[in-house]
Amino acid sequence: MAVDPAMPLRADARRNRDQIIAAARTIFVDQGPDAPMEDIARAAGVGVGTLYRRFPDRGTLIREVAVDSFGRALTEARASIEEEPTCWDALVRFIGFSQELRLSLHLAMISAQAGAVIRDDPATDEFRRVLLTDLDHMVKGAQAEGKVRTDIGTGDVAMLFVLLMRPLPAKLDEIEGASERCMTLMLDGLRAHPGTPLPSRPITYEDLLD
Amino acid sequence: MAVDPAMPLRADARRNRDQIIAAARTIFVDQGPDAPMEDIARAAGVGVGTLYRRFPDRGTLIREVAVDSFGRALTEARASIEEEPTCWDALVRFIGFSQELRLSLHLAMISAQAGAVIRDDPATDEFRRVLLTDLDHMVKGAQAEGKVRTDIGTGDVAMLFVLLMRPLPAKLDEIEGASERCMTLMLDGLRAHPGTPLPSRPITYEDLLD
DNA sequence: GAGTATGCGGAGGATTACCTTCCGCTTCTC
DNA sequence: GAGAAGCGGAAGGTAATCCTCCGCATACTC
Repeated sequence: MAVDPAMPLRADARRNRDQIIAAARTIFVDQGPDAPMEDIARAAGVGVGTLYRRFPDRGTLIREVAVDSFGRALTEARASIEEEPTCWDALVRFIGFSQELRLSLHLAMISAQAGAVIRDDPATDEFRRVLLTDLDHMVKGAQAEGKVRTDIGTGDVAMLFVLLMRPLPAKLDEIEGASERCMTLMLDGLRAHPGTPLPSRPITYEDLLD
Repeated sequence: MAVDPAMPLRADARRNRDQIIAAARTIFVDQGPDAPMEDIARAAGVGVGTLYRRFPDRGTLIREVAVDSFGRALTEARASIEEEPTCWDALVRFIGFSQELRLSLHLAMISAQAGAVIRDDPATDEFRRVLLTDLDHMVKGAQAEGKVRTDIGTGDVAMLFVLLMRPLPAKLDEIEGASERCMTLMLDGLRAHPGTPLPSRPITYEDLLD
């Protein structure tokens, strides 16, 4: 009963698979990576049986969601770098994009359970690495442009970034534009010239790797 | 077998009670308000029986932890306002204090489950209100001093504040000073003159009340 | 349009995690 | 040192979740 990826899925199966991934992304972001499988199935408009047929266990689902999310983020990162006139603009666009999607990236980086599943998977681990490289490029470039304070590293940006990913408290979430305001305020913190002296040392790209 | 608050506790019981509250604060912050009671008991160095004797159910424990945390925060807020030369300094001190304690305040404000327990309790609800009033005072004062940008409201500060409360991903948490750097960067975002234009409208003190 | 393989749904047994009680033993207090 | 107050943790009860399984439905093939 192995799932052969070479064999093309029937049209309805394909559709259901996509819906499951999309639903899982949303649910994982809202409820964390051990949300009930039934919730995910319901959100996807399928039965649990369908979910389990395609993703034999939770780990598989998490991995596939991660691959999907990393892929989207990476595409946007590349587009930002290529299409925006400056690294700073690329950084702003990229961070804004992620926010808008409520990207489940943070799952991959934050949650201990999900993190283990993903770290043990060469494909997702490589995705993560490449994504961080692109972010590093944007940050260093923006610093060279004089748009970002030089006493921070890529890790600092990633850290703020990860904080932004997290769902806001329900009450604040209802307020129009709350997360965009957060994002803008944080970006202004990154731009500050001269900023308040920061404690410790810059958190670099390397700090985020194993 | 009602717990009579008027009757003074035996010394060891008193000590255990304090340890339980402290442990619960830590555990709640790390794991959320439905962490297993046994984890809390273990962290406090007592048996579950002891925990239940003092706090008949989870709701009671949450409420008492909330009262404790609000009380601490309020004390520090008052001290900050009185002892610091400016409202800005008070704000910085207050936010720094909360971070240092990994204040479980956010539990009270964020989590739906815990929030319900607390909102239905007049005592904790009043605490929350007073605390927000003090924060409002600091923010408006700092704006009058020209230290904080005027296109934000107290609610915006609380929002950033709440984001800071959340536990950082394990990897970042190991890096010395990570959360202090976050805090400083955010504060610089609040100070930005002139800042990037913000979307929507300022989030006010009133927005945070019911 | 008939036949067949593939896919679907969701009830339900198994399992696990957690809550809470209870009672024999321990520790404080006077 | 006596008795009240407190303690621990085993264990029964409960609820939630996992995952399988199989009769029915749907999409593809000729």
